[in-house]
Amino acid sequence: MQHSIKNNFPNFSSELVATIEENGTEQSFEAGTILMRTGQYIKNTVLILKGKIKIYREGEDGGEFLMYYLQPGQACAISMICTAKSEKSQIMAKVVEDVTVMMIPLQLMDKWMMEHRSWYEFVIETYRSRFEEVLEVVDNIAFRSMDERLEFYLKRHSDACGCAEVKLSHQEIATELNTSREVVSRLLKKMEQRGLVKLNRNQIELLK
Amino acid sequence: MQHSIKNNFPNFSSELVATIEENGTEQSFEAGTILMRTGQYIKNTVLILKGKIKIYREGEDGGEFLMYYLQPGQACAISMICTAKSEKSQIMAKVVEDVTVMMIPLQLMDKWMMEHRSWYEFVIETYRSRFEEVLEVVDNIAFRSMDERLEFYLKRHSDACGCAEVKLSHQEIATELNTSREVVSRLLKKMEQRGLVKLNRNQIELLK
DNA sequence: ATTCTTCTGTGATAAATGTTACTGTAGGTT
DNA sequence: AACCTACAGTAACATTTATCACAGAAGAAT
Repeated sequence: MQHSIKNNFPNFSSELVATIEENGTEQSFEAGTILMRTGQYIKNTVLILKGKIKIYREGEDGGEFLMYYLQPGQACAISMICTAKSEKSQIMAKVVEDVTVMMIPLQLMDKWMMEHRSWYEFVIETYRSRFEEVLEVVDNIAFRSMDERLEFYLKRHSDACGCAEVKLSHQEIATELNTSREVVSRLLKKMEQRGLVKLNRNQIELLK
Repeated sequence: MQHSIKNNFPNFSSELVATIEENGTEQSFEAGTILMRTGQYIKNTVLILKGKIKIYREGEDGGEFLMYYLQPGQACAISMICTAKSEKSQIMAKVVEDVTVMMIPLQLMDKWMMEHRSWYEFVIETYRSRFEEVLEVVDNIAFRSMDERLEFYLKRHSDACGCAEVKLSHQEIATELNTSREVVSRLLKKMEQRGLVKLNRNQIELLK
């Protein structure tokens, strides 16, 4: 019940919730699963009920440039956007914490736009917030240097999990920022000297 | 007539065209006009009938980081996205070639989604294509070095205007790529030596 | 305890980009 | 012609980021 549609999407009307439960397919995936690849055609919209999915852009060299995370109560904007033409995905989606999702066939997603006001509003709000998030990413890489980007990255993480400890290795961070591990280590060390963080193995504690 | 809704938006149904002409306000703006600022509230959706609008992200130092251009037959996705909550704009919009636009109050834009299939499809397609464009921008700054970005930038420009000559000063290019003029000059010189371009005052000719 | 693997720290060096400072040139203005 | 201004070229240097090379530390596996 904790991972129901009703709980995670409180703005959905009760008819919409019923329709989703009737037509959607609940599925679970383990951490590490790639749900979507660049160039793949999209057949479903995904509503997240449990877990965490990472949306990123893949570089030629295997970089996994982080765009944003999807968490319970959210949906994949890309899959929604690609609706009409069942276009190719331009991004990668990877499960980072075991997830349970509700899969919705694209035709329905489109159909409901006309039938359910709360669905329409949810979709528009999803577009808006994701677009904004991507704009913020652009801001960061266009105008900020690596040390600022790293600080921002850590803050985002701790905000998302609601705790001050970010459990990631330097290598993972480097991959998501498309830089090298050494650079991350060095910058973190400087941050530690400035009293901003406390470093442990596989864990960074934000101090303010 | 050349700059009518009908001509520029051929997919709109005739009822929709009529509704737009009845409810929208046609307005013209000179090159240089700022149509939208970061932090400003949005009250209208804009359909472009003539001219060119630049959508960019402004840096603290006055950088004008180019996101994309809007041309006849297109609409501002940001304004559409901010509909529901009449949210603040996250970007800047500046007229670069005298434009004529059709202004549509946001309530109507929202209302028509339900009433006109061709409007709905247009809006969704606008979201999709702009999102993609921004993702491509991210790709470029995240994974490519300045020389590649410059080449890409020039190609985009010549594609957009349909001609091989890009009429911009090095300074303007530098501003849009958020780098310095000297860097642009250097890289362009190298490109000229590689036989990719021919440089003239205020004009760069692409050779292939 | 010993071995292995992964993670972290750090110096040395290279490459890319940004900054400063100056020169020359084309075109417009007086 | 003389002057002005915007634009373009380039050298020298600073800074940032990337890469290479290696060493030590933490934890897991045997």
